Amino acid sequence: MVLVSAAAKAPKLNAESKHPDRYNAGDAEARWQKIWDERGIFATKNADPRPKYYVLEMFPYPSGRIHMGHVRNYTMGDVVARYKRAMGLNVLHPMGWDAFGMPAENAAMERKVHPKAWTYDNIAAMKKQLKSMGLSLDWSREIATCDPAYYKHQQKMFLDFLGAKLVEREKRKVNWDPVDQTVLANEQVIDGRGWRSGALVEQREMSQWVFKITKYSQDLLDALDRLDRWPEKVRLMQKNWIGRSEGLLVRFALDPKTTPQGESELEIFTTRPDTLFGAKFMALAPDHPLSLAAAAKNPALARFIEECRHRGAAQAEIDTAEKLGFDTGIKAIHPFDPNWTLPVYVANFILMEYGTGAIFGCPAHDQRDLDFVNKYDLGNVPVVCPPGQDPSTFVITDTAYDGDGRMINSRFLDGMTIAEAKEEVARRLEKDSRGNRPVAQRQVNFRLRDWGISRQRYWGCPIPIIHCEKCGVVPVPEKDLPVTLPEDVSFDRPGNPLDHHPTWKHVACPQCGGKARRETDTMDTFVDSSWYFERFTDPWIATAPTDVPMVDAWMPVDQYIGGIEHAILHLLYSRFFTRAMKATGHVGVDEPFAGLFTQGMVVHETYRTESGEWAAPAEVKIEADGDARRATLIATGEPVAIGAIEKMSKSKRNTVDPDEIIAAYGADVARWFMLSDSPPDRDVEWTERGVQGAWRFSQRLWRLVGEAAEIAAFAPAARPAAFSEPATRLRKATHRALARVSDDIEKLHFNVCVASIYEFANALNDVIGGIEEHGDAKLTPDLGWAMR
RNA sequence: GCGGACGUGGCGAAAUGGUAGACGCAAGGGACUUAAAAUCCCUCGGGGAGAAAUCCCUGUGCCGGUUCGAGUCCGGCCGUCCGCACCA
Repeated sequence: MVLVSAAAKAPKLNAESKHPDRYNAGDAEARWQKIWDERGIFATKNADPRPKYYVLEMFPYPSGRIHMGHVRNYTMGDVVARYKRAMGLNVLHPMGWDAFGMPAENAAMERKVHPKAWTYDNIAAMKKQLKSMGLSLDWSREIATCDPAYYKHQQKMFLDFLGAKLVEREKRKVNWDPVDQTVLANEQVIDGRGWRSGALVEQREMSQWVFKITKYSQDLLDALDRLDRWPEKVRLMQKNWIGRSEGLLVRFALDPKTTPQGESELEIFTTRPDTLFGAKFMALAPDHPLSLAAAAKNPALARFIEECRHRGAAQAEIDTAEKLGFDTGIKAIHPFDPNWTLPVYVANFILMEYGTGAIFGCPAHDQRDLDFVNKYDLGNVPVVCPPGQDPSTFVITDTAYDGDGRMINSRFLDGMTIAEAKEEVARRLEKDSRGNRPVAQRQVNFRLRDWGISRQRYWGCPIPIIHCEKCGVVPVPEKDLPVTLPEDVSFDRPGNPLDHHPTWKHVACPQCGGKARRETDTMDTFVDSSWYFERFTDPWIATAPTDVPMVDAWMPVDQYIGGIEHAILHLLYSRFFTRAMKATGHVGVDEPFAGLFTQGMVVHETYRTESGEWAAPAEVKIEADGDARRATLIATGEPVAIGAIEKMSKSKRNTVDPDEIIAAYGADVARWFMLSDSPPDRDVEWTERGVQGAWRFSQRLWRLVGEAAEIAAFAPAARPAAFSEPATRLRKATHRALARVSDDIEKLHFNVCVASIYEFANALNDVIGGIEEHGDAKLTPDLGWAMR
């Protein structure tokens, strides 16, 4: 297939065009970029009396090439940065590299290049591309997370967090790939198999380092209300992710005749204590201690639990999984009636990680519980009667009722509202006690789990810990930081190269001097990106990136811009990390990002040949065919089907290379088009027609400004007493454009800014056109003055 | 299942509760040109009246409501998209 570059399809311009009436973006942009570079005019000083403004776009992973999403993201940030600078603020607009991660290791395995060499080559290539975009970035503060000068601080913070009990070691169930010998994230498990190796994934208990993000659950939730310059959508997503719910912990006594040795009660968590008189069964998570105790004497139950464990994490399986239970034979005693017993099941849909890993089931008012009792024929009793319904005829069959109403069939609760009943149950059970402890206590539960950061990978920040046979877990002394990655590693066998390294992990224990072993796990790369915005503020970063503490003067980031895909993990981790940094004296603020903006994706049509292969936009020629459009392959003339407009992706080959666009049209045109048309938080469709329209406008504007300058040359030095009619019109248009553009940049409505500038150009064109029509008669000094 | 957002011309879209469709793309017509490209000018939601300037009716997914006035606010449907999801 012949690749036809965008340059070949574009109108003849730039280097090819020496036409005096044309703006040559290639020459002009290169000239200005060189001057900006030489004079270092975007380098920001910390010592500056002007008010600060910190604008930041999410830093890129150095994949090697920038894509249109980067162009859109960094153009938005750049417009804000230039605007705020023009408004007289001291603007910090830095750039760095999220440089650790798996792709570097994959490249090492596939192409025998060292991850470090691969990463730094990519950084060099992408930096060149970003520079060609004409971004007003302070490159003197550039950082790469794989630089020991960067991760040294991260290791220090890890140790400080450890001291503050914000890092702990915990046994956790993880997805283990037995072929690649590594832990996999849930997203890397596809249909129960490792995404690379295809091996059946096992659930393994492993010791992991975890960040105690749950210590801040309530605070992370409460503070969301104060982030008034964040999109509502992101705040909601985080709120749901943290998942707070209020309820009651209730201890059910177990009938000793039916219960294994050593177990006398079962604690459950419920948000519906009001429905306690509708209880029909109890259910345990398969890995609940009571399940395991019961299974010890019951091989069939043990088999059932084993089957539950093999159920994968894959979404499709969870969606379709049948609710299955196994009756343990154990009976639980109702907290309000010693003669009322409930069967205790082990059920595949109960999660050990949430609440206590055990529930009571009230089928009439919970759909899942209802499905369960209908399967096992346990029946149901409605206890909440909807308003206007006769309680004596209210029956539940297939659909649980979870609405409002009054209590029925519930003894002393009858007639109460749900809220009253919840309160009454809590009050009574709190007063009841068994074995010196109340039968129930109120509890707030969160869905949020602690953040496991251990990864069995080479290309990440080493965890600064030494394991000693005698002393146990020993932190690396501060004077020995950074713990740097060894460079002589090999990727020719599965597993973590740090683990296979002949010498690196063997060290003397810092405490006893005896034989010890380094932690060979590295940190999740989300750790690297959870504080990089703080690192940019270091006053000495350009000259001496060493031990100087960072300053708060720049924080928080005033405007952060990036993709919605980071709405939860990156942004939540960063919010946690900043709190942990504050707790350990690294920074003085809680919230890292005062303003957040999430931009939409860049999308493009897809093209498919008759044989079903994807074709790239650069390979396809589009022609008008009446109202329709017809596409053919440039190389062969073969017809191509125009398909859905989708996110630019390598797999569908519907990408457009920023380099080619910039070479063909210039960076300003690419940037202009990226901000035109669609609101910035929505998806924008990249089209050939659209970018050509932007290019035409750049030419038109250049011509208009040139003509206006000629007219302006007629202006006398002193301002005339009154402006003539066209001059007044022009003056109005100018001020209107200034006001609207300023206003809309503040609101980040870049598409409306673009429209305002089109309007201004139209007004300028009208005035100039009017002059040309009437010859020089109207070319008054007034107008010349206005043009100036 | 839970939560949320959105629905305006052929298309992308504008519009502090106050002249709906700014601006751009596409389309059509015209000027320039031997011709084309480029450029410039005009038209462009639907329907109707007029020779024309212009005017009238209608129109923001559907049904109601609040208001002097609703694309915008409220309630209910329909549709599309997104996030979370066995969370007790």
